[in-house]
Amino acid sequence: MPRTRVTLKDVAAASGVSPTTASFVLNRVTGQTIPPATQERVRRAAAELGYVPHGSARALREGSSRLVLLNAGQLPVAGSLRSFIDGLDAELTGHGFTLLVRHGPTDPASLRQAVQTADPRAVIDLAELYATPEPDRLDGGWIDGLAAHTATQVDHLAARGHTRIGFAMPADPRLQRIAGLRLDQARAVATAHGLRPPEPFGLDRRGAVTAVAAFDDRVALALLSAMADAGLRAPGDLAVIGFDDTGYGDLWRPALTTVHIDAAGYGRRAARAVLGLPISDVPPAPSTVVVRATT
Amino acid sequence: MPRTRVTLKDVAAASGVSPTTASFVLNRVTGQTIPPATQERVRRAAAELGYVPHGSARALREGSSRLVLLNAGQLPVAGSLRSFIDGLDAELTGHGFTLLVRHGPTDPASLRQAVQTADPRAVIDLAELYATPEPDRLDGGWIDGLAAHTATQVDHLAARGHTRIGFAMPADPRLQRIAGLRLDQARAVATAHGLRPPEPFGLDRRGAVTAVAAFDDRVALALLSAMADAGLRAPGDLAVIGFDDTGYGDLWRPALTTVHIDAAGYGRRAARAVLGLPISDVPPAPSTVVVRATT
DNA sequence: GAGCACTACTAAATCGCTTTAGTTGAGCGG
DNA sequence: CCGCTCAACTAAAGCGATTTAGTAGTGCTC
Repeated sequence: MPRTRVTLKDVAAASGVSPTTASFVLNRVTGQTIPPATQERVRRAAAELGYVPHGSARALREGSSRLVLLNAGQLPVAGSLRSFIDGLDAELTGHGFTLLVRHGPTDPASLRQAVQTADPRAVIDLAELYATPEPDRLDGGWIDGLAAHTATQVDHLAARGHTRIGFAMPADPRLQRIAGLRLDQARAVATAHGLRPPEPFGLDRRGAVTAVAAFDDRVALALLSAMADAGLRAPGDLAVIGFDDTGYGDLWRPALTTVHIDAAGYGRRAARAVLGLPISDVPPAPSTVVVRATT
Repeated sequence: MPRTRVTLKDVAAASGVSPTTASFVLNRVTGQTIPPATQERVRRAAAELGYVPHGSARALREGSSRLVLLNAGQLPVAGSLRSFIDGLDAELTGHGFTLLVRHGPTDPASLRQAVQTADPRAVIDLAELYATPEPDRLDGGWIDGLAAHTATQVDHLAARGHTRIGFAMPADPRLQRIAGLRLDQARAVATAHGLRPPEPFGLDRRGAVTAVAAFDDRVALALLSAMADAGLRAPGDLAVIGFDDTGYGDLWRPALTTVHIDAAGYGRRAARAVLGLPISDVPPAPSTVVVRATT
């Protein structure tokens, strides 16, 4: 089978109009007067032939494709990144765009190659954002929102009566920048509560604090297992709260208390920002504490 | 800033040749005699102007782009999928192609839209593959390889002296097909060992078996926590082995024994299959048991 | 019955690249 | 010095869409 492409020209020929008219009909171009009968004919032909516009041709003509590229680097797709992606995808799809994600090396040359061959309308660079967090990027307020979620985390500990709080940092060097940001946020929140600002926590420094806020669930879980090895148990010996509910926390015993972030709203906002639409229509959902057994 | 695109024409003009020649040089077209001096001039100009070929234009002309699309549906990117993607990406990059991943709804219409706007050279549909596993798809032998990895898992239990083995299934309905395949494979392996074929395991059916092979680490961890709630401990009361080392298993106590699958080889093979290259050059790595504390 | 507005269309340019089918001129054997 | 080959290039077509700048034709007014 030659498996040949159905083009606009084919649709035009089949419905007895010019490609111009067919294009007008299929794209619902305003300011054109085309009688319903003709429109119907064109649409029918397109459906019957199974016409789908050729993305590359359209992209070439329009100057850029209807793709949006999310650079995720090595980040695992789970927890809030999953919902971020889902929100992004849903909103983009609703506007005729398509989300594609690049997982791979984080060097700039490699990203450039991806951008050059996919020719996307926009690029949301999460990997870069995590490496050097800055506000005002195309992330729908995701990085900015982190402050509120960190507050959710620390507030919970404070409400439980803890006054000396530590912050457990990740080991991965690529996460140091964003972890530093989170630590600063935790400090600001603690200070606002009149508490001593948290220090990076190590099990050896136990005794200095009664509770630990972790960078994420993975770090919290690692802490929990180190505690178990040392014969310590949460929350009696040390309260522990995770961050970014990955779905693994409730498999542990004691089950991990964590902060659930509904990032779908941020994803939608990022999509709207990218498309130049007003962002205020979609308020991001507040984060919530999933109270389990470790606090 | 007008941020205007640098085209081949610009490069040609800057180096005093026609676009044709510039194209020949930059694409290393064979059968053309172009003196080194000219080649040098063109390449220099391209570098200086920061020329990158326009992916859409090239795709339009060549009939398809240099993209390969991996449809991952809702699958979490962790464990072997992570290494599968890394291998795929590395091999494709080496041949001038780019891997992009679609995470999103699994309905066919949605995938079709992505394919139509990205116009990829090939599509590797992992979501479909998991829903209806079949050999001979563009997965580099990934689904076929599962049999060997399942054998690794069951062999370990048999070598430990277990003769009555259960198989823990996932709850997610989307995983039933692939889980059924895994169960069948486990049965074949057990039978080959002269053991009774495993049945789907539930904690209520404890006593019937002394060991459980889990569909994946997540299922294994869920089992471990259910056991802990019931006052049971692995491996004493029941031995448990996971599958597809997610990196969470060693945070549990007792730490989860699991099967580590180096899927990078499968990724590379999938890439080569897609590009029409011989697949035999890259043998997939055998899976290994990560022996921890639950067996 | 000229002028105008409006409907219902269409021809052709254009996006940036690759590639086929050349052209021009030098070198050389006879 | 004719004819040939070969090096060193280039003109132009064409991929499939969108969009600008039209063109016929009809109906209506003044």
